[in-house]
Amino acid sequence: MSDRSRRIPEATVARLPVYLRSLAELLEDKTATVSSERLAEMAGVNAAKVRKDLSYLGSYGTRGVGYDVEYLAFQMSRELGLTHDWPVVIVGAGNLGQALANYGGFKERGFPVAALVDADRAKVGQLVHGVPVHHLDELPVLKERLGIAIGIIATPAVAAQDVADALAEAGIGSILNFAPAVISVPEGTSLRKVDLALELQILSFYQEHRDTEGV
Amino acid sequence: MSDRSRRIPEATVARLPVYLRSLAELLEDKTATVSSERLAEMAGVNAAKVRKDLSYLGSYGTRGVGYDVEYLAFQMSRELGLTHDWPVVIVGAGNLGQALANYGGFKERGFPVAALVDADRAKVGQLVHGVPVHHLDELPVLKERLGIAIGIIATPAVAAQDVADALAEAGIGSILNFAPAVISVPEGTSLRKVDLALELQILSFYQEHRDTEGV
DNA sequence: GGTTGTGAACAAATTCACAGCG
DNA sequence: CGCTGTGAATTTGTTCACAACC
Repeated sequence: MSDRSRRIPEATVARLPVYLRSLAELLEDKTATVSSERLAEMAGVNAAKVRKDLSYLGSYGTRGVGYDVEYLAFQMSRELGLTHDWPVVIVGAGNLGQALANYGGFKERGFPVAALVDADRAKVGQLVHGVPVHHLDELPVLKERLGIAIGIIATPAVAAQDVADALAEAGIGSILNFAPAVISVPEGTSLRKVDLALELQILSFYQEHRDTEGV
Repeated sequence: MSDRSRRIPEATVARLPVYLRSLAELLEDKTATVSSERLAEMAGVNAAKVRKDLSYLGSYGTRGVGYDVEYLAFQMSRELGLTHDWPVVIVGAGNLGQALANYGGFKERGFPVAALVDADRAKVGQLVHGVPVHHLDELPVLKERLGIAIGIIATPAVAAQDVADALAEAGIGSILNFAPAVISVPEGTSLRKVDLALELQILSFYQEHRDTEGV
C-alpha cells in the first residue's frame, strides 16, 4: 500500500523541488531510469529517504529497475503545482526588491515577476529591468489582472507586517518574506521566510565551535 | 542542572539568531527584562521552546522575573560568535553576486563584504558598490589578507562545485551557497544553502493543496 | 505569586532492514 | 538477483506540566 493518500510531511515537501531539479538534469542527459541510490546522490541525501519521500507521491517505481525519469518528473511537477507558471509580485522596489526582480532564476523556474509594488509614489511608474513599479494600493487590482498568487516581501523590517497584511487583504495566499522580521499571517495563508544574514549567523556559530562540533 | 555542557541541537542553533534579533529590539526600547512568554511572541515560537532553547546556553534567567535582556543578548552573541565582525567573500560578480554585495543587511549584522571574486578576468579590477572584484585565483591571498572565514557562492549552478572546492582549498571553512545546485564539501567545512526559487516551489505546493492542508 | 528550568510524554523525521515484486 | 516500498526501530525535536526558586 502506498502512502499516496496520506498528508505529505513538511520535510518531504521541502525536498521535492531538489529531486525535481535532479530529474531535470537526468532528462537533459536523456537518462531513462534512475535508482533511489543515484537520485539520492544527486540530491545530497540518502537512498532510504528518497524512497520514503517518493512513496508519499505514490508507487511510481519499478522493483529491480528504478524510477522512470520522465514519468516521475511529471508526477512530481503535478504534485508541486508546477505544471503552469505562477506570476509573483515583489513588494519593495529598493535594493533587494530590484535585485530580486532582476534575478533570472525565478522566471526560469516558473515564477515570472509580473509586477513590483512600493509605498513610495516617487517610484511608481519606473521600470525595473522591464517590470513596472505600481503603488501598494494597486495590489488587489494587480492580483486580479495578472493572476498573482504569491507575494514576495522585500521591504525593510519595519514595513514587513503591514505589507503582509496588505497582501493577505488583497487575497494573495502565499508569502515569501525576505525582511528580517517575524510576521504573522491569517489562518490559511502560507508563509515562508528567507533571512540572508541569519544564515551567516548560523555559520558563525559553527565556525566558533569548530573544534567540538561539525555541521 | 543546566544543559550548558551538552551539544546545542541544530534546530536550536537556527533559532538563536531570531531571539538575538528580538533582544536587540528590546534593547532599543530600553526594556530591562523579558519573560519567555514575551520573547516567544516576538520570535514567533512558543514559550516552552524558548525556555528549552535558552537552557542550552546556561541558566541565565531568574525565576519569577525573566531574563535580563542585556546579559542574555551578550551571552547569546558570544555563543554565536558575533562579538566581532566576520568579513565575507562573494564568489560570482554577476547579477546575484552584485546584488548581494549591495545588500546592506550583511554589513549591518556583522558580515562586511570584503571582496568579490570572479573567474572572468574581464570583471577583475571593477568596483561593485565600493567592493573590488578579484580573480578566483586570489582567494588564498584574500583570505589571509582580509581574514575571511566565510564564502558566499553566487555563481551559476554549473560552477558551484568548482567554487566550493576552491573555497575549501583556500582554507575557508564556512560556505553559504546561493547557486541552485547540490554541492559537497570536505569534512569539517560548514555548508548552508539558500535556494530562492525552491522556496517559491514549496509555496506552490501548498497553494495547490490549499483545500486539504495548511502550512 | 510569577517565571524559570527540565524531566517525561509526545510527535515528527530519519534510518534500518527486509519482504515483496519485477 | 536488484531495487522498491514500507513497517519497525531509532533519533531528533517539540510540548507538557510541575518542582524549584526568586
